[in-house]
Amino acid sequence: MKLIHQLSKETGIPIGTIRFYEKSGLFRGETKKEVTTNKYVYYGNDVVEKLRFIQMAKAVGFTLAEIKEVVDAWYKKQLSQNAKIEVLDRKLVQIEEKIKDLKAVKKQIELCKFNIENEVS
Amino acid sequence: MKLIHQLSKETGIPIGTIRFYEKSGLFRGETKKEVTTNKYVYYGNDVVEKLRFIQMAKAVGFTLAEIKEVVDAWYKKQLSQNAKIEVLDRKLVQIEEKIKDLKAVKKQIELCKFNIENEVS
DNA sequence: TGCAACCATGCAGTATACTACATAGTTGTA
DNA sequence: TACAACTATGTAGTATACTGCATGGTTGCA
Repeated sequence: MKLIHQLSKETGIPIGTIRFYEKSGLFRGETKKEVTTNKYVYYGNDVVEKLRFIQMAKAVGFTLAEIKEVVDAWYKKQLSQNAKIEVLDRKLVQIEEKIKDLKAVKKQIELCKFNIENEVS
Repeated sequence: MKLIHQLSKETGIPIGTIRFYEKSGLFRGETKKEVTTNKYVYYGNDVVEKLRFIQMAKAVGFTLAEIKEVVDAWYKKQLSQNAKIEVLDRKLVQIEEKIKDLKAVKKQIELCKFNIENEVS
């Protein structure tokens, strides 16, 4: 169990951003009820895992709202099994599209590079 | 050569967004000098190609600034050959990272789905 | 010639995702 | 006990990427 400063150092995500994500409902830390002198929030390795997932998902163009859907399917008890599977299947379709787009972008850049290299200057 | 309305229909990108991209320097259309009664701007198939590239690059998490770098290497004469190659190589590295991230996100979602399917409810 | 459907410019407003700052309280070490 | 380094809360500001609106001009067809 770590405090926010250590969580930030471990993940490379600024404290402000972590707080913003927590407020957005992407995860939550826990306060120790036995401690009454402060309201310090502790985070487990599940949060580290979630933050890494958020980082990667953001890097490939998912919005926080889309990431929240996955995270909710991941650990929210309120959703039915079917609803969760449905969300995840939709994300997997989106991922296949992104893989296609990424390959097309790569091809285009490689072609562009080839043209530049074989140009008469 | 098409006007903005047709370009929008062909690409599915709203007119306002196309104008925003053009103002951002991602491409430019051309006015016909022989016409003096209006300032209508015409777009060729190169712009269609660029817009499709922009759509895909955006879908995989590239910002417009990053896309502009590629587009500038693509058709700007001001940049030296070496500068262009350097930009493109950096983008190819970024793409490899994104492919890795995308695969990791996919794996995580598949694992999550597996856990839900094999849970005792 | 009237009129719908298009064109351009400019500027204000919105959504998303942070980022910074002010304020105030807590903890650990010298 | 002083003080650095952390903690929390709240609010305002910023960057990016649109999105809509007002205004005014042009084109093509009945």
